[in-house]
Amino acid sequence: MTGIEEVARAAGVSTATVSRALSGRGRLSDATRARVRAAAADLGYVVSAAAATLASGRAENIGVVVPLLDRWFFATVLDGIASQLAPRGYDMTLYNLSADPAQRRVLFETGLRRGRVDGLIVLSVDLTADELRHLCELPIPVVGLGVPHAEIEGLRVDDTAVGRTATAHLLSLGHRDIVHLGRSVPGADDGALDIPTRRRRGFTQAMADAGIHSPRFVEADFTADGARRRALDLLTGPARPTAIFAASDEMAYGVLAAARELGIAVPRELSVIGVDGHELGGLLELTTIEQFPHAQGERAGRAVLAALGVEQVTAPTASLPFELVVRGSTAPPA
Amino acid sequence: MTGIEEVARAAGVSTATVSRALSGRGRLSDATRARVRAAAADLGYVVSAAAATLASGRAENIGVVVPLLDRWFFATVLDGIASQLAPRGYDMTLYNLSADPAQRRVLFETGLRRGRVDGLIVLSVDLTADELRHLCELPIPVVGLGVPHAEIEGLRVDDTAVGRTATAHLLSLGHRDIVHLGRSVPGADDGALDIPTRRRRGFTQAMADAGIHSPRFVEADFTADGARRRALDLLTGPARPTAIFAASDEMAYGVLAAARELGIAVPRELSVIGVDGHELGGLLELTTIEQFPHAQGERAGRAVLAALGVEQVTAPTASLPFELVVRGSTAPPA
DNA sequence: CTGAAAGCGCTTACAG
DNA sequence: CTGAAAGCGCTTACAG
Repeated sequence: MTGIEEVARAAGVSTATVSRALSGRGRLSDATRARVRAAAADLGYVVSAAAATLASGRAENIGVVVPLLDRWFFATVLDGIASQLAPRGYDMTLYNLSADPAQRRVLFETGLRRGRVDGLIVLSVDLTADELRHLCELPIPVVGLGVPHAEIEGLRVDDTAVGRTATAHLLSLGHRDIVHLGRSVPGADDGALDIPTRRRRGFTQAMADAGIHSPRFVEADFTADGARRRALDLLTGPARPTAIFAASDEMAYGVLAAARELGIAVPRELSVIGVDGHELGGLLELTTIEQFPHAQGERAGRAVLAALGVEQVTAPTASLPFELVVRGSTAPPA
Repeated sequence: MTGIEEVARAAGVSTATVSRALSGRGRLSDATRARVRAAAADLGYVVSAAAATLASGRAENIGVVVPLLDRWFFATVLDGIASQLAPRGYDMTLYNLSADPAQRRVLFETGLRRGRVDGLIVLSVDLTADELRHLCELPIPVVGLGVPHAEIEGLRVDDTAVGRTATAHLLSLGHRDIVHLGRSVPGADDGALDIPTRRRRGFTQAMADAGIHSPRFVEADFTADGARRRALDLLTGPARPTAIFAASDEMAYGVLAAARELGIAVPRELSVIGVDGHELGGLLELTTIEQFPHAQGERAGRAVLAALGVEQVTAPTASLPFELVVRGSTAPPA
């Protein structure tokens, strides 16, 4: 490993000048800068991240806390984030939230506090009060994306509106007998409602607006297969609904699979709508609420960079956009 | 930020002892260790990553180079890697390979050489000769996963065998008119054949064994929609095949979609097989070659840790396992 | 525009 | 088992 001294010697300047030439900080004559850079390139010199971080206080690294790594949605958001960081020379280190409470504790109490990152993006994680406190005490900017807690500055889709929009679409087609497949935390107060709960609330609101009170809700996990099993029950049980609003596209796929297994024609005998804009939605003809996860990631990435002063501060963070995409899985009831 | 000095003062020891107590390195009396740890916990002290890295030469961080972040396969591998690193206290920083050659250069010439990571995992990337050289010159262990180049120590599935197995399955059902949908680099010499090319080679071999020479191959990108468009052409063109072997499950989904659009019944009129073991395969009834990407990630993670001496060296790296999973998308030809 | 020097906050031989 | 001190390799006021 060649060090900064060797470069300084080769270029005939001090190490201070090498540092300035390579980082671009501080005034320097063009000639000197060029000479130093040539020497560095020549020697194959690269600044040590650890030394530069220690000396400058800047790690040029952003942490991202994700609840799940292998979900299409999160992977896509990550891609969006990475697309903004890399061109500015920022690395991205991932903190995958484990289910193990002990490992989570270590992460929040130690891992995130080592000064490895200059900023943090937290993706739609359900946080305990303790975890939330640790996040707020971090001496770095923290940007939430889909994080329900008001304490964290964040980007958010209006998920109540998403729920309303999906439901209104089914209602406008003439459906009345609609079941919502999702998850919900009934106890939570308004401020901290998580995403699935907000979607459900939108569903309930839209149904109420149509004069339908206490509409049917079925609890399911957010996997395709979990939803498939619920749908199998639902579609073979009494009072088969004419439409199902699934809280995610992957759940909607499970519903489609169940319908196919049972020989129920979609959309003639059953309408299905999901949420997300999953990449396979077009192929499977699924009507959905697209929410542009890649763009969400880009915005979150730019938001931390802005908080660090690396990037121009963008327009105030209104609600993130979403859009009803009507495809072949919804139609008027038979 | 409380520093190591404060902890030393609080515990009535030197900073050297604090360092030893907190890192677990070097001999120390249990009493002292306990006292120091209590003081540290009390003060909320956490070791600075940059300082520790600079002083020790250990970053406790593993880099992962991925060609694509938003593909299910890679996201799942990443999850597997993370599952091995986190419990050992290692962080994971992601290097998403951009399509932009300039950005790639910066990554290989500078980014990876900053000493930010102690080891590197490289995922099935097609590397230029230059990039390969940079990787080999890195002063840290590099583990490949699906990397075709022999220069990089690596874990690999025998993709020629995968191609043969998929093809043999179709042949054994009685199909003769089989098309392989994939990608291939005809010029490459044997040593550096990439994964898609190996799969194709397996296909060609199996077909030849069945007496079918120069079997039909159609080039497609590795997306569902790209495959769908190819399949649409193929299934409406002359000499419609009775079976299609797609080089990935996502491509196979595209074929299934095309068949559905054209009213071609699967598997009665068309058999379809993919590769990967995609999470939605069960739902869509896709026959496939499962290759356990999560387990692949786990093994790669353990392999770097072993190279760093953090983990016991595991059994010699034989070929990674794969397995034919027969579901509803393949059957004898009509 | 450039340099000498202090300092970032740890770890680790070395000595006892 | 524990401490004093050097050193890891940079960056940045400060001075000129």
